[in-house]
Amino acid sequence: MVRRKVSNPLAFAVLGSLGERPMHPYEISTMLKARGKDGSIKLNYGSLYSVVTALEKAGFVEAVETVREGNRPERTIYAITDAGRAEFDGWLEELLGTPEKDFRQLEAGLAYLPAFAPDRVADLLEQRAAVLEEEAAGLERMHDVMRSKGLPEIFWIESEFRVELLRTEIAFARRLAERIRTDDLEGTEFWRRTHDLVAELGVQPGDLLKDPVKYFGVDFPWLREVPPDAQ
Amino acid sequence: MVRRKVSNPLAFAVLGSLGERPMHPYEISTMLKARGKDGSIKLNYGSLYSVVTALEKAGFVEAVETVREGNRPERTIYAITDAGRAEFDGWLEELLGTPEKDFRQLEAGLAYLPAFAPDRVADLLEQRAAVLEEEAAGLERMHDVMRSKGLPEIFWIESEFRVELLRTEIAFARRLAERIRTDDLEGTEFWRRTHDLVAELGVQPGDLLKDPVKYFGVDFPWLREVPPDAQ
DNA sequence: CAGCGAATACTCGATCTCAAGTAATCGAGA
DNA sequence: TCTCGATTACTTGAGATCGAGTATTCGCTG
Repeated sequence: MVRRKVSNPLAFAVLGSLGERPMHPYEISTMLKARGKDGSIKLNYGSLYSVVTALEKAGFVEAVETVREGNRPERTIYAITDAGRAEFDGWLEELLGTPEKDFRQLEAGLAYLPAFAPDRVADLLEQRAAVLEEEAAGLERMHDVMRSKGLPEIFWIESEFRVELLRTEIAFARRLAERIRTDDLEGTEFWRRTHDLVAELGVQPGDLLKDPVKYFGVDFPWLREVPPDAQ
Repeated sequence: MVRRKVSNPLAFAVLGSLGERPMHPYEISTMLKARGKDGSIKLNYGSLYSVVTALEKAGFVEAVETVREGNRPERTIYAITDAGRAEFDGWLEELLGTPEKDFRQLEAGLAYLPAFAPDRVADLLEQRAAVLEEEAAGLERMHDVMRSKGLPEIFWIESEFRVELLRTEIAFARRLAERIRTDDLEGTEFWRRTHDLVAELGVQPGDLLKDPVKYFGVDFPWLREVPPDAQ
């Protein structure tokens, strides 16, 4: 909504971390990892330092001290400012209350399904589901460990959310693969036939649509709704 | 997996579009919009032109013609190359079969829940759910229209997936809000008490954790598992 | 106590991204 | 036929992003 001066989500995590106490950038990164927040917010060292610099320029954080231990590189310790606290507040409010579109990898793939033959798609979807299953199981094992240590659930709630999304994606992928294999998904027969014809006759996919009656024996009324050169 | 020369998902859509027939960039963008693919793949004109140029440099597409109609700017028509077709194939295979981590907005927010008072969080989550509900309903109305026109479901399958993710997120947000309000979520009482104490006494949140027995009357064994300055 | 892999703490620069701008044409109404 | 907003088609530059590199120190093993 609001145009942020520093929009990388990592900047949000930096503000959140410095809200606890002043730290140097590398310390922020280790803390995020120790708390597993790097599973929810993408952490990249290159971004970290440029984001901290951008936050400083915007007046959201300020350098309070630079220390040097032995021959190690200098560490600059940053603290959050009042403006930074306000920025974090507004940002968290937006993250929680105002959904903004995020694009997922699988959606892009699904948008171009017909480019592969149906059975190949079904195989790939099942492969995906299997990998995601592993990931979900791993996260749940981690939750069990946390629970057994007496940690309250609120500390890993974002991870619970991720598991629910993973389970949704797994179920969707498996169900879609099954529907493709059984020709239950509308359009699959036509799709399958297209790929068979292309393989057998060496025709171009586009040509098949130009004369559906010739190649499929039926007319597709929706072809006139969404022509291949859809304007 | 494979390091792509042009990694923007829009480049995938460009390759997919040019796989049908040669087009000029703007035509690609109108086709993507007409087919609703811009709901699954982020479309931005600035990115579009730079992506096409990058694809050309990588040898995945080539300019086949530049036409000028009247005094309009020239339109350069591009076609996909064999290398481009191979790239698209590999990319689609990866998109479908190999899940890669994508970070969602809500996860980032959930990771910093304790920064707001419980009731404020619950309000915001319900607000989010209401907005998402609208979006899901809108998509489903669109699906009904498509169905009524006789279009096969495979043409909007990516949108069905989006609806399922939205429904998962809505359910999660509503359930979490409810659990927070009823203190059903572990850690909420402690969380609520922290915010009350900060408001009443003006204490710093960090100080409360240093002497839990004083402020909360009980000790938190997990404090020693994940100290505030977690290494 | 020498060697070596892991951890610490950054830096660099090539891409990538994107809002905003430009400039022509079309089409509907007045 | 004049006007004015919408559409077409693209450009620009400022800033964001990220993988890969670097140099030091720590800690373990043999």
